[in-house]
Amino acid sequence: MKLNTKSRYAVMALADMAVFSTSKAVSLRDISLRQGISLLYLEQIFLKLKKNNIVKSIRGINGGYILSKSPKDIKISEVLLALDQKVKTIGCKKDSKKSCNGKSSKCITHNFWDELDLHINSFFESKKLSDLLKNKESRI
Amino acid sequence: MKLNTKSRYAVMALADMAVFSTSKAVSLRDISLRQGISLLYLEQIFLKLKKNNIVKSIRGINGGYILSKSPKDIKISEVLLALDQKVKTIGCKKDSKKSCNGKSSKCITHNFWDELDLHINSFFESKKLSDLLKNKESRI
DNA sequence: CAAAACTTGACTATTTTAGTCGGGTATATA
DNA sequence: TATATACCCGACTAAAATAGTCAAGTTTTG
Repeated sequence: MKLNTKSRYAVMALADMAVFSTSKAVSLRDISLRQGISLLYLEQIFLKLKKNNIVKSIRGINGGYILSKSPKDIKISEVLLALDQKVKTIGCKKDSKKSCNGKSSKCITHNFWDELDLHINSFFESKKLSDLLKNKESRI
Repeated sequence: MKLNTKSRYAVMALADMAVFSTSKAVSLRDISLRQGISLLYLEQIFLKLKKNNIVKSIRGINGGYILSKSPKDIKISEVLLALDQKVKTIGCKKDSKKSCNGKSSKCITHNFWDELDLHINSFFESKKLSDLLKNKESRI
């Protein structure tokens, strides 16, 4: 059970911005160097973050990105959603006829997987970008 | 973020056994038909369940599998472990030198991912096979 | 002995992932 | 106003993981 790198890098990059950006834009080049993430890959990621209004871009020389909101108002669940990273631990859809291995009735374990998804989503829903920055002595 | 089908089928199959098996062995053929899972695939899965002492096999005609323990003593975490399905949401290892994108220092978000893994694992740890069977009116 | 059912390792097609590539466009500053 | 810097965006691809299948057994009961 893994998270893809796009989602992970997105969170890393945003955390980086929250730490290093004061008021001026942060260039992807800087993030790339600090976090060891490919610049070209970051571009792909930030395109989605921008579309979902998590960051704003400033073009031209001295340009870069800034956070659209305060870190304490950015939920991790938002970020994952922007990256199309859905938590859907199993395939069969709740409301589809064609589900649960082709049977119309819910498979015996169906509710369990729904519960699992809920459990994970609630975690992402509860965490804000600002929570990641209290790095030392992280209070759980 | 997905669970692989092997883990899912394993849980489904065990739940099936818990429901349909009284005392006699359940053949994979029966599980295959009831749950719509390929017989050949089930064989692969049960090999691992057997190695990890979650089920016992009975060979020969009228053979099959029985649960090694009572459903209320089988934790879902055990089942996933048997299938090598580790919850490791990101790649970088806690104690490795080569981690967090090649930097020796922990990446800024490292603690967060650890927390996430813990959160998911505790769910699997807390759930028993028997919990899946109280299907209607599932109490969370 | 024959059939049912478990045993095991190897193989493979498909899908997903994790990026790269190429060719843009906008803008601040010299 | 030239140009370097940095964002913009779709298309492409190599490698890995997934989801199985296949072949060739062994064991046990009727």
